[in-house]
Amino acid sequence: MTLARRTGGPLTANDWIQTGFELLSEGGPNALRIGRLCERLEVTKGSFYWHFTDMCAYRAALAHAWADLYDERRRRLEIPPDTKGRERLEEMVRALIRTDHWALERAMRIWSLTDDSVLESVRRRDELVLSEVRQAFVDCGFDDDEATLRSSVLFAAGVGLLHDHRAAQDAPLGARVLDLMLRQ
Amino acid sequence: MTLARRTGGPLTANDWIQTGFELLSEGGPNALRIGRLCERLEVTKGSFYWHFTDMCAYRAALAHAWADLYDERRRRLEIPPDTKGRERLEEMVRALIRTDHWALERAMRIWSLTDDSVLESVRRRDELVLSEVRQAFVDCGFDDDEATLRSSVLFAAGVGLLHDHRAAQDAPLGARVLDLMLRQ
DNA sequence: ACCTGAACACCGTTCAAGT
DNA sequence: ACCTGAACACCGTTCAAGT
Repeated sequence: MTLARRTGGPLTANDWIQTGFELLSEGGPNALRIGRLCERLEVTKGSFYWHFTDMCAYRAALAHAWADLYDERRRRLEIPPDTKGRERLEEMVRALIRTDHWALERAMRIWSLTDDSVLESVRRRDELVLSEVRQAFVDCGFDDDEATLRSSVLFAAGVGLLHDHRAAQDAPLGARVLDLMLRQ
Repeated sequence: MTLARRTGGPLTANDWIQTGFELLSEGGPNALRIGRLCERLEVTKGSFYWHFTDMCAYRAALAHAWADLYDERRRRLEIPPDTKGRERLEEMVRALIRTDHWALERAMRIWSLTDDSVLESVRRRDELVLSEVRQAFVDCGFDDDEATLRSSVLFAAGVGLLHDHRAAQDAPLGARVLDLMLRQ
């Protein structure tokens, strides 16, 4: 899953995916139109239908690529695996707030609310993240039941705040929310 | 803002609004199409454009009517004004979870994420609710700063959980979340 | 005042034909 | 293998014409 752009020559499915991410980040789910993709890639609509059977299949491919992108990013430059407990949670909150991820994250999440094939990918990833958050609470000394509750609330609050333009990029608020959730 | 359906005769703007709420509740924002409205009301598209200048104006009318609907419902059958503090918060959480409100609430909120004129109505209402929630925390004995933080987290968690089909109708979870947010 | 019916632009989709 | 170009259905929008 590279971010390289094409330089003339025939298109690959990945070119369509990357351009889809651009449109989603810039204008949200409603900006993802076949016509606009074709404009950017300088081909006609028939090309799209050679690479993908229809919009539905393209959506599924985008959702899948997005999950891969997330995994790769996570492996490459994010939280070292030996970071535990509170420090790990702090890193996760910071990662969520980072500007370059935020627009695509938000677009995919909004999109998942009206598209079941996207929802599936988002949900699968959410379950992984949620279990990680839960484990971090356990590492902080909370029992299983309490860790489940607190991780659910922290995660839900994160999703809720992500949708609010004003609060979503507010790092001090993020720190205070986490602080509240960690009080004994 | 009545819920009465039309019985033959000419349509009113309110007929279009009520039918719009039906479509939104049943199928979310993408189900709100002029063609489907016309099918249900047994008229042609021209009728729509006599009552509303365009889809954008209709959206704004729907958003406004929804805010009115919320206020009216609240006055009629919801939380008595002398209910304070914890009990008031419990009632608010219960009200959010109630099934008949949930579908429309969810659809409007999803819609607001991709439509600015809907966002404006949702946001105005959210600010009222949030300040109420905040006041309830103050009534529970939290200082101003702490009440602001806790009300923000509770509200954001509510929004986050609303989007999750599995968690949104889970009353025991709602009670436990509130309980966590009220701990000293 | 309230609505019909026909027209147009836009977008997703198909497909035969090109290289 | 990869793409063009023309066609069609669907939907938002306009508007002259009807009652």
